[in-house]
Amino acid sequence: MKIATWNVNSLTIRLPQVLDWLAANPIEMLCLQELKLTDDKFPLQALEAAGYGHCAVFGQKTYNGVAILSRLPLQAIERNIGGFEDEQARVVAATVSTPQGPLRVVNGYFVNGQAPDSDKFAYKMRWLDGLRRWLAEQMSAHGPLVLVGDFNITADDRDTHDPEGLRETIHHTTAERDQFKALLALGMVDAFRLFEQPEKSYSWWDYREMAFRRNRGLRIDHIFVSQALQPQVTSCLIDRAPRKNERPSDHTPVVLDLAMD
DNA sequence: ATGACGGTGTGGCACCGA
Repeated sequence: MKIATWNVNSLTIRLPQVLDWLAANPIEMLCLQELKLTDDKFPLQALEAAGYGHCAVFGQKTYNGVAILSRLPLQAIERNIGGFEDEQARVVAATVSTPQGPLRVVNGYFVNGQAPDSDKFAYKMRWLDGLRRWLAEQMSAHGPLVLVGDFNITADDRDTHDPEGLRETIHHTTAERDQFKALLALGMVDAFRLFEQPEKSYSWWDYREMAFRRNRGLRIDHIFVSQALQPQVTSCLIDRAPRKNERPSDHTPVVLDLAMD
């Protein structure tokens, strides 16, 4: 079973690229962030025609918005973090049936945080606290779980093109990295780091200053899996190809392969 | 130091992202 995460930075603009990518990569589930559209504008027909007739959508106007696109039926869909009041559409979760039992998938567009001394950073920390408390409940209620999304956090110096110059700036602060570790401490592993990966592997590059061509990027899109699932993880790869498209998203997909048969 | 690029909105630029 393949599950991917991709921040598309407007599904309206990126739909043709999403359809092209799914045609080339006919995975079971694709988790999207930054839809930047309301639910009534979600392109369900086109995705159904592509084989993704089961969609859990949580959009909003202008900003944020997340969705799980699936070939398999989705159950127990939840929107946002239970018990955490939030006006922004940032989380959608659903369960799929596998031959080995139910699999819970949580898709998040984590708060950016702007700058470490800002109100938005304080919101990021509150949001992460809420996410962690709720995920603990999700894991005990649903069993094996995959957490994917745009975390807006680099885990360590390997995840950034400039570890010295960007030290303690947004996406690189100790506070954010402690939150990253606290999520793992719930009983999950960073699937990407289960494998030897190319040096300077990133999932996001700024649109400006030819950052992609110069590979000045960050790895901020992640896939965590419950420890119980670790033996079934057969690969976890970043697919840089869509970043080379015309009018690309600034993020590129990360793909998990789980042996679930 | 700043802005650089790209998306959205009801716009003639501001706001936001990372």
